[in-house]
Amino acid sequence: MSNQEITKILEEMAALLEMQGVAFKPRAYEKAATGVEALGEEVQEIYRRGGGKALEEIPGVGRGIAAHIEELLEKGKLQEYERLRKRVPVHVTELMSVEGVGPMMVKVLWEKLRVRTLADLERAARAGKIRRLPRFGEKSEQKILRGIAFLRGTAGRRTLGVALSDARRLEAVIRAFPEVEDAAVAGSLRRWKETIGDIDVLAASADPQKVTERFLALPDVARVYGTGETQTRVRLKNGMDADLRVVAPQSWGAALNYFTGSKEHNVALREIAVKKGWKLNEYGLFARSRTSPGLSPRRSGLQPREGGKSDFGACIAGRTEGEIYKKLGLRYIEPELREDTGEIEAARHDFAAQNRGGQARKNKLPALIGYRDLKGDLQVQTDWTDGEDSIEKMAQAARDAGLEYIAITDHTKGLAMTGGADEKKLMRQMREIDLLNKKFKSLKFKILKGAEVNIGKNGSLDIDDAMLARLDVVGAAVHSHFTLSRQEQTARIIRAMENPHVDIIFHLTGRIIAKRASIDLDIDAVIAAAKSTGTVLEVNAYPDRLDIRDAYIRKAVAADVRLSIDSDAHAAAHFKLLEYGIATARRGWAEKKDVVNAWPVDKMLSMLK
DNA sequence: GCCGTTTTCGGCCCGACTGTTTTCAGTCG
Repeated sequence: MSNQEITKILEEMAALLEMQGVAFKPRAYEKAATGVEALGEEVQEIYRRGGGKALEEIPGVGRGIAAHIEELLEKGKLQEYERLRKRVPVHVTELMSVEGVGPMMVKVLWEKLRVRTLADLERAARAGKIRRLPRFGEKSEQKILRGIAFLRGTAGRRTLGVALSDARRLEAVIRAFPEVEDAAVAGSLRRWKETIGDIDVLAASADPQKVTERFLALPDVARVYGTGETQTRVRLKNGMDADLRVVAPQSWGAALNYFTGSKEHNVALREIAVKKGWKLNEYGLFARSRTSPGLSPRRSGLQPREGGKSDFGACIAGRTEGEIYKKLGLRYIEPELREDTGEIEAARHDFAAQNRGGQARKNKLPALIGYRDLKGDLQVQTDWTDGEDSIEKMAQAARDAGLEYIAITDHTKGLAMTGGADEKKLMRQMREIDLLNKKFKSLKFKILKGAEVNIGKNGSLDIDDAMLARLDVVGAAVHSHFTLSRQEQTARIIRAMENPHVDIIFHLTGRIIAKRASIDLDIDAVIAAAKSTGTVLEVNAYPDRLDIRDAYIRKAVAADVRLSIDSDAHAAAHFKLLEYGIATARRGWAEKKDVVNAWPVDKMLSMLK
């Protein structure tokens, strides 16, 4: 059973328990689902290695849920889940994917109207049956119909690359509003997550109403889901949803932190605040007043619409994110790390150590590689194969992008469709590179000779060793046989790494986000082989690949395996894609020292085989 | 059901918005 399937069942468990009115358990199951989803490894594998005890190491999974997962893996089903489903035998996930429909609605719809599927829901809504239910009305019914239409249309998350340029444009437009002091893209985009659900933009302004009006008047806005004093949700004409929040400038840092997430990171921060007797929300960090300790504004009956500040004392921090982390006793945590996967513990240790004089420890926050740290690019295609531009033009573009060197890594003959090079063609290309290097010498830019050789079904390469030995940079990659067994794929990759000339494995898992699954690999075995053979693992920056992914990068970094961050450029304009690769490496806790092409060319070359 | 720099028991994040209601439940992020 795959992680995805387990995640779905845990999420359904949460919803089913919620319907029964069970307290706290739903949150526990949701947390466990998030924990499983974020894993860089198959649960099946963890279980095979360490049994039920190892499952408890998964974040959010304790004894109870570990036993459930074990049952799922052993028997393929879960008795407790089947039992709950008998009481409300509906397609929970499907129904809840409709905007505005949650567990309680699903329950009522089942009990009163016998709604089981999306089709049932649509029929009931069209027949006008939903508006007659208690606490439903005509608007709820219309909203459900709109939600279903949306789902049938362009449902699902977009890849990072598709969302980011639109988000940046929107940010610039909003920042230019006269009432706006500052604006920023927040949410999963600011964390550079590989897929994005919607665009979150935050604005600081003393006149939120005016800002909201201007936002709603933008030509990009196709539909308004809802709008209030501080928060507006719309559908854009490009098919994405956007969420604008407007806060006062003194709350900028708190709001930015809150709307950047992740949700799990935020919850953890708030729990730290609570333990210190404070409260953290999107307006700031506040001390609780003595008059109504522990009561939420709503329960205490004090004007709930005043931003929740009414029964709390002075604001301790909020203008910047930095001061909030500091007050909470944490070192500043970069957005890419905010997933509650150990960064908070590390930040606490760092902060404590700083106050003790800063001795070195394990478990500390990484000094992340910076967005300007790359000196070279080790995967570049040209018009010698399937690239658009000449070697010279690519070199010029790389230099313009601030790089000091590139490796030309055109495809080899195994990829006949790209006009892949054989040994002879590679020799010709090497001679041309020699000529061009004379030209570029005065510009302090170097073109390296390389290739993207093809890994065959059994791990063999399509270029002979004598030729590979003459190249500066040899990348090897899988381009076919994507459906071999885990054992075969793993053996194939390891055999390629054992070749003394293979420096880098390009886009290891071969995935195309939202299109093609990764090849089935024993990632730990591959990382161990990379370490023992001195092979570099690429972080392919192409936004549809981001391969290896963040969780694998983190494993590689922990195992002291070197990485390269490459654009896989097929045109001069593609060097700007490197930022996606850097961001993904940062999400994997990579430092400059882990990334070979962040080093000067001579040092980099001396590190390769 | 999970978890631990107050805890192995007793807590568990917080607010905005909507729709249907005269004070709040549900959903969302």
